[in-house]
Amino acid sequence: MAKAYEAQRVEQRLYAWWERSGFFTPPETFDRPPFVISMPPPNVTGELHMGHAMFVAIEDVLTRWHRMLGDPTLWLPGTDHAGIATQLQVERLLQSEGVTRQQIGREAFLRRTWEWKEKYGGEITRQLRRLGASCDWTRERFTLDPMLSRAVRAAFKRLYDDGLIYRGYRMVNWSPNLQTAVSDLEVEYEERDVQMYHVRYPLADDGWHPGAWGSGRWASGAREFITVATTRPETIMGDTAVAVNPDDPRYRHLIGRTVVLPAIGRLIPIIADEYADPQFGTGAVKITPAHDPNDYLVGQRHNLPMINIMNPDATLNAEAGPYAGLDRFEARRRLLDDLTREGLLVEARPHRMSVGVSQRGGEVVEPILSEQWFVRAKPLADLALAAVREGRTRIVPERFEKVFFHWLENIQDWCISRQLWWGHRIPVWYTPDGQMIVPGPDDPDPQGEGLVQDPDVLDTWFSSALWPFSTLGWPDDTPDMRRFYPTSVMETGYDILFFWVARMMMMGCYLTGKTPFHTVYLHGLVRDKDGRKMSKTYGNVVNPLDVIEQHGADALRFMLATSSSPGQDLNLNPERIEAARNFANKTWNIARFVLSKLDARTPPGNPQPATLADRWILSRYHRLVTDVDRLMRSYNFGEAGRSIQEFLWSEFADWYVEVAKVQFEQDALQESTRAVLYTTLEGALRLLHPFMPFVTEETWQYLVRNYRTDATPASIMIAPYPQPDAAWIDEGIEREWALIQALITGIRNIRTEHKVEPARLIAATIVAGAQTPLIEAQRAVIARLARVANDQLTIVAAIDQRPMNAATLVIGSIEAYLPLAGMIDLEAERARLLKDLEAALAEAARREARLATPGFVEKAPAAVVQRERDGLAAVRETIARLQDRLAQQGFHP
RNA sequence: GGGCGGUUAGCUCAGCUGGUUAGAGCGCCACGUUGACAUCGUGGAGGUCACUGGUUCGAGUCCAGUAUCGCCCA
Repeated sequence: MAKAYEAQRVEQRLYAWWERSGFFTPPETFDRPPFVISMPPPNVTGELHMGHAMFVAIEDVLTRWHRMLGDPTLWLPGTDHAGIATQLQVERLLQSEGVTRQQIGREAFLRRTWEWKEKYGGEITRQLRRLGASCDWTRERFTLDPMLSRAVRAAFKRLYDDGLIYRGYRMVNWSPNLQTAVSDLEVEYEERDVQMYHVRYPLADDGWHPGAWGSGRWASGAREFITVATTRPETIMGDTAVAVNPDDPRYRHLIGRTVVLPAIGRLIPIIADEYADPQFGTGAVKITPAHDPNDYLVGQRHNLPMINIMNPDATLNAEAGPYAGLDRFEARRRLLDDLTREGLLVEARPHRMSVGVSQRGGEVVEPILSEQWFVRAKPLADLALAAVREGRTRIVPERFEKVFFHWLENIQDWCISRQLWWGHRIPVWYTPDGQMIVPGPDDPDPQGEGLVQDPDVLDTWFSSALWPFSTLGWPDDTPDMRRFYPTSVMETGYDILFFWVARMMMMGCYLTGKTPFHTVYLHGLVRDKDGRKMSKTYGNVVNPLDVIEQHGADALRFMLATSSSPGQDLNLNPERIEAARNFANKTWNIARFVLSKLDARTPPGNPQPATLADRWILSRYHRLVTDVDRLMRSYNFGEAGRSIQEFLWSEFADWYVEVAKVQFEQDALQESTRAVLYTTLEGALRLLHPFMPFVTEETWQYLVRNYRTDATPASIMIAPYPQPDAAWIDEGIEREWALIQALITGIRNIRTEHKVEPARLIAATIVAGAQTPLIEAQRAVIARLARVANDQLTIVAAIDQRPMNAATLVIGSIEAYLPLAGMIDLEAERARLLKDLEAALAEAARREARLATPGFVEKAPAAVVQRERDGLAAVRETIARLQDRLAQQGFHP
């Protein structure tokens, strides 16, 4: 074995072997409930980022843990076609060739996109393998696979027939860059400083007719005006009313009058509607029903015409009169110039407002009226709500349930059509007379004179919403559906709770009649060191593959799994990756030591503990198993991982391994020591395996190599996970060992304080009273670990005359004297004893105060009170002995 | 405007059902190449647990409020 763990030489070899051996695939038949996770499918042409590493770290912990628990375990992987993202990539490629998708046409474009997918589609799954993901690649799925496409058709058909999918001319968010509708969720809101313009609209009047627009005399002669406030003057061309509040005395007399729309000259009414807020702007608001969601509602209430003034690319259309053909922002500038010239622009004042921008492109989205397909969300949302309310699905951490409820309770219909080419084409055909034909999943595509299929595709999240069951063969009653559905845990980031989790719940509950998973576990987002979101624009992206190359996948995974708590964001700190790497190396070296002490004859059976240290480490190990079991079951993976690290490093390596070196010097202890080292390490490796699969597998293979029987599993990943066994936990033993540790640490401390060279052996006298047999039994251990010369270590129950010129250590009723011949600095020793005394006195005071607090003795649990009393007795003992010693040496506080 | 989360050592974070002296890693100080490991060891320094009030025998932990940073929703 190499002196240091070299992840690069281990990981890919082991992974290939695991995969080849079929360890990732669940058994064909089983008779206990399986454990199933649907992997959140990454974008098929995407590349690995920390979000992926995060979900792999946690899902693989769950998966490997359950597999080792003996559960039939399926972690089903796959990729998503990611409509917009993938289409954009291919469009960029075409752009470099100097053509557009429109030029090459739909068929050719799709062909190119499939080629792109074939070329780059394997990359992300190769990268997931580098992380060690133990998912079942034999069941890998892609959202555009025939099987999943069939599920999409089946779902669409079912929802359409049930009246839950409809086509409508409604207000949607339009992305001018992408030239497609997007859902409400795909719009983000940004606070921006904009201008609020006050514009005068002249009232129609028999004695006045507008002049030529732009002449500067358009409004000359107009006698009355109403001033509206707007941040979007270019939409004036789509106005079909001006609204005022019915209770606003300033405008009450104008209700029912007519105004002449600037630029266009259209006559539009002044209407009364509560929507107009007297406090906001001028109190009069222009109504553009085709370009604002609120105005749309006003328009519906008042039966106003809805005039669309915009083309799909956000240039203005013929309805915009003089501004037709201009880009929306250019049109705004020109119009403002013209309004100024006509004397209609009263003022422009700065205004802060939130602007909707496209999640993908970042450009300002346009609310427009458009013919789109929608899912009627309310009935589906009610099912998902009920599932969580009734506890059929539990969300971890629980606080996200509130967020989930709030969103679903206020849900709006979901726009599912996208004006894209890459995706599931909407399975609807139109007849020449406008009838719609929606074929079932197994029906052939409708053929016939004049039949045309809807040109749009479905929102990618529509197919993702079916993922937990479409991947298992739904709508058919397949063996996988029967065995693995519903799934167990949906593990993903809280950022897609609405996008994905809620929609899977909605679709799953409706289409399969079952909640698709019993638990939703949401992890936090990985941010950079300073808590900023990782993004290419900031240049703060850390590539997981670079981390793996440098420190190994185990280090990355362990860091991700243990650096945070559920649902909490994680600021990625390179030092923590190194720390995890160091832990992998520590584990490796512990194994190296243990291996060097084993021989082929040592039976790995139940250890027969022969010493206090043996019993102690076994007790601690079983306590760890108990803790890890509890923590894992409550989804506290981070705490579980940290506990295992703490055990291996601070207890097993720092103490037991050092004691073992002493025990090996006694022939009688060799066999038991070997057995304890072996069983404890082997068990700890199994505990750690879900977190650090590679280093544990590699060391475990070395460890079991000489002891294999027919019953030995081929791999640690299919070995049983350690189970709690309270019989091994012994508090008395742990207390006794803690005393030995305190003694050793105390002596080491005195050595350092008195600047004794580490190599030098010293003498010591330990006065141990009733503890003499315990201490005597640990003579060799104390001598070695505290670096006391064995033949100069005196252990007695009592002593007539305490050594002078010796440093003193007091632990409860035990005293230790270190006659550091000639090295004792009396003043330093006095200071040290006084410091110890001070601390002991403070502790005694604290405990006395607590015991004296009214009600404490009566109300606190007996065990707590007893602990206080025992602690007080011990510290009083320490105080007495320290005072004795100080007096004896002529020191007086 | 509504909701949620964070605020604990110089830094990054744990602290599960309230119960000894609040922990880890990194960093810092001192010493150290003893046959597992310098990706290490030994010892040490370092915290009014944001603030105010409350509940309780007992609060970092529960409750209310305040401040501040961040996120989600409208």
